[in-house]
Amino acid sequence: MGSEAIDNCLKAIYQLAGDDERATTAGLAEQLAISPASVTGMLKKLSESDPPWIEYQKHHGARLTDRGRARALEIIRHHRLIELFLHRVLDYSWDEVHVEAEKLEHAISETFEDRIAHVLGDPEFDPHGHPIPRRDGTLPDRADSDLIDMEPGTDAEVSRVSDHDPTMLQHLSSIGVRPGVRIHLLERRPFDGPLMLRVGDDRAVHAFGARLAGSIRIRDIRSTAA
Amino acid sequence: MGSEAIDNCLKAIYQLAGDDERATTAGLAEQLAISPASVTGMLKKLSESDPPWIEYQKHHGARLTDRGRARALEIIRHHRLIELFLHRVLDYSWDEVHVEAEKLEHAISETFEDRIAHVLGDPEFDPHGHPIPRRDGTLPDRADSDLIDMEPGTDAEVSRVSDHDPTMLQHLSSIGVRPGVRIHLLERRPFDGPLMLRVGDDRAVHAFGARLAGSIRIRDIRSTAA
DNA sequence: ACCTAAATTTAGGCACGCCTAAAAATGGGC
DNA sequence: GCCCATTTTTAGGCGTGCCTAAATTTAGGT
Ligand SMILES: [Mn+2]
Ligand SMILES: [Mn+2]
Ligand SMILES: [Mn+2]
Ligand SMILES: [Mn+2]
Repeated sequence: MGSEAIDNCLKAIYQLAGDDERATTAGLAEQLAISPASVTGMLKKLSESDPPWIEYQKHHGARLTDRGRARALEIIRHHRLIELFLHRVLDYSWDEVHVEAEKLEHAISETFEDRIAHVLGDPEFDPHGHPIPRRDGTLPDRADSDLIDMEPGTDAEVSRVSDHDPTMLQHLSSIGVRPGVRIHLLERRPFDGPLMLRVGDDRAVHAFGARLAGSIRIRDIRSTAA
Repeated sequence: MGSEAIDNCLKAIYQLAGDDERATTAGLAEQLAISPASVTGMLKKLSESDPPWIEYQKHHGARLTDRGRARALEIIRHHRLIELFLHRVLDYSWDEVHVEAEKLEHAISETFEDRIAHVLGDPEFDPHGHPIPRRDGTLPDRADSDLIDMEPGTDAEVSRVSDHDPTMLQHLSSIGVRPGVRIHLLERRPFDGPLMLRVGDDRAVHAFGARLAGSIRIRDIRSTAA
């Protein structure tokens, strides 16, 4: 049914537009690192498939059908389960898992998916804090917000970090930032300056510029029971 | 460098012709389940690659170059490590591992290969008793011979079984045949009749026809220290 | 409403990996 | 040494997934 190119396209639409928004040709071209012309060809094919993966109107982008969304979530489930498996079972570091998962997500069977899910205890989040879609297509939800919008003087817990830049992951790891870790925002420096914050129990203060802060999401601290 | 089609072709040449014999177009077509014409095209490409994967003379088949053999062994190493990993870590049964490994062998990185080899303790044989090539391209060797040639009245140990037919593997499993198990050949029935033998400590006598017996290799019993 | 820049689609092309049908080479039997 | 069955190659074609260049559509600014 679905080739690797098709799966990647559906996943990209989901990541750019979510459940019911439309993804643009240009956005997909950027995400997939292929030309806009190639995207147009792919979108036409996906919408003319029977049954269709997407709903597509020329010049107005693509939206996933139920089938398309189910397939996208299936691939994302593979990706995130594999990431966690590589990290926990095969001792991959945080920044190595994404690239390997990007290939393996298309190669594993449903059996493999089930077995690693079982070995991992049916996990809900991957090593970067991203929710792992369940087999039925629902997503574990965790209310979180952008670090950028955090109130100075407050505490929060790291919810998730972007997994696309290995060097950024290495840096975050080196200063102790990972999902579940508590942070305290001291202040936001003026004119879109860096966020000054403390990580965990570390006394050091770190300056987070826009790029770095923009790749982190946080959630309110839960019962800060000492 | 190597696509999946190329890797499969090199592996097939190795399996049909070994290190230094030539594989025929027809043999490869059968093994790869593609047309002879497609094989010819592939062989031409492999021999004209720079550096070449094979040595090829029209109408006289293909022989692996050093590079081609190294690549074939690399893929076979992936395959057999993955089979053992699926069996040991993910609880796959004996007959399920081959199909999954056939896909994954092309998708994993060198890192993945190293990590599963390490988790498994640098194993030398896969679940079917096939030798796992080492990273340097050498093969663990275990002198074995065909069950067909076994002397009636003697004992031996199962060395390896063919892994291509899942139903045969299920059957062998059900009667207790797996690498390392001791067998005793009672007699060979006349006119190419079945081999009558006992498996392990089981009192039952099993009849092995030509198909079944031909898929099993054995080795002399090692120190039968009670 | 129109004009134009940006986004998108169309047109044409290429490599890969496969196919079938037709042509050609091989080699064993005589 | 020739013939013919078998094997192999050549010729031509197809779908996928990508490309570039040219045409077209859209939408924002006035
Ligand atoms: Mn799945
Ligand atoms: Mn992730
Ligand atoms: Mn390898
Ligand atoms: Mn095997």
